[in-house]
Amino acid sequence: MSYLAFSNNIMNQNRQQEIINAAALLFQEKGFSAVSMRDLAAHLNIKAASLYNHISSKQEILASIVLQVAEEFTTHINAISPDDLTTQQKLEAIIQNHIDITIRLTNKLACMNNDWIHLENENKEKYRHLRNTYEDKFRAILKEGKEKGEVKDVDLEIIVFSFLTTLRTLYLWYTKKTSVEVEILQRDLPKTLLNGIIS
Amino acid sequence: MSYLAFSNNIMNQNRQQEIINAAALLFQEKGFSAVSMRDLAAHLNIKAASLYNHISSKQEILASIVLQVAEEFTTHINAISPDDLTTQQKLEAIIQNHIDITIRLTNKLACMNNDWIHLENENKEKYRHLRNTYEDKFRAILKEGKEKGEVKDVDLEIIVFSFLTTLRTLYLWYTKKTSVEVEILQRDLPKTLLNGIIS
DNA sequence: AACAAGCGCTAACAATCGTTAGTTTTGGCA
DNA sequence: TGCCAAAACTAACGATTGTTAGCGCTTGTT
Repeated sequence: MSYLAFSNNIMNQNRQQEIINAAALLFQEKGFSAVSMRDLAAHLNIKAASLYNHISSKQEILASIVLQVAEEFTTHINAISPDDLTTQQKLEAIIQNHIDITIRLTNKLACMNNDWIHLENENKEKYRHLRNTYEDKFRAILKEGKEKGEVKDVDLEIIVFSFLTTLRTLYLWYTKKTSVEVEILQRDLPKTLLNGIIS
Repeated sequence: MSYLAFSNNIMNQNRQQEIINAAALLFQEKGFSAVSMRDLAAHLNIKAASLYNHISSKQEILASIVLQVAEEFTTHINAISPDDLTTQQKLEAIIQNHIDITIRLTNKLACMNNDWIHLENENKEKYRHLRNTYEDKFRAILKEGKEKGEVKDVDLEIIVFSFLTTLRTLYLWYTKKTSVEVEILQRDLPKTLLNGIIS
């Protein structure tokens, strides 16, 4: 019985993840509000009502997508230890993590960026908190870099904005590219962001 | 009679622009699909049906917003003459234009970025064409800069992506800031994008 | 005073929305 | 084979969607 329950649970989780993955794809294409539960069900070859055997609401699907990605980002940046890396190395690790997540969770990342605004109540609050935590950590790394003289004397908020904007929307670029070109991205994106483009 | 028609036309155009401006604000906040005609009407203190004395459809409102901004960008970049400026000067002019449009047309710019996907048929095609024209011109400027040795040997598409992504989403940053800080943006954003941040 | 146009209104339409209730099908284990 | 639960189905709900038809008030011109 416990084995059965376990097995069923796994099945249910798999189906649930299929639904969430299909939703992420559709949300990326048309945006959360423009995707109906009937759209989503049709892409899974079932009827809308059947979705509710696996998920409890449309809002829950969105929250699960957005919060998963946001948590991955926060977890990664919190794992960067304070002392044993130069600022440049820390920033390179952050860039690399954005590239990784972009490749691994393309649809969900796009969905997080575009549709977090449609989260409700505690879900929205949770997302905002995760994002603020991430930005604060990023800011702290840059601030320390400036104090050590490793980062130029340019307005901190402008660096934060321009870095994070570029990194967060990498998925727009990635969907057009083949895997070969990912290597070019890994090589030249850090250069571009860290050292600029003017000879 | 012709004077009357002219006068009425002006009135109608003003009201139409009020509707479009209110729509741009709401579309920025909640996204095109999540804003109903009743929402929009309520913010203008009229009923939804009354909107149709001034506009012909929700789609027309979106198209008018998106295409206006896209045309402003294309017009500006096409006005940059090919020979009398260095690559750096051309890029600085482009950055400045993005800052200007961000300040002048904040809501409409946000709407263009987020909601162009909901354009239909010829409107979507028109937008895509304007955007491609803009990107091609931008690419050409960078290509010439690389050939002249004014731009570093970094993958062209990565520069295009990282520049345009940052510039297009300036409105996210601008909405938080006061006008005093715009001067800092004008001073430090070109530095950041062109010369990087590592000392 | 009569007219016309602009611009608001109410009422209604067909379609679609997220979701629930209740029923049938399916597939694996006793 | 018979059982049971997972997961599909049909039908329907109340709300909301974009939009149209038609009416009436206001305002300025003839």
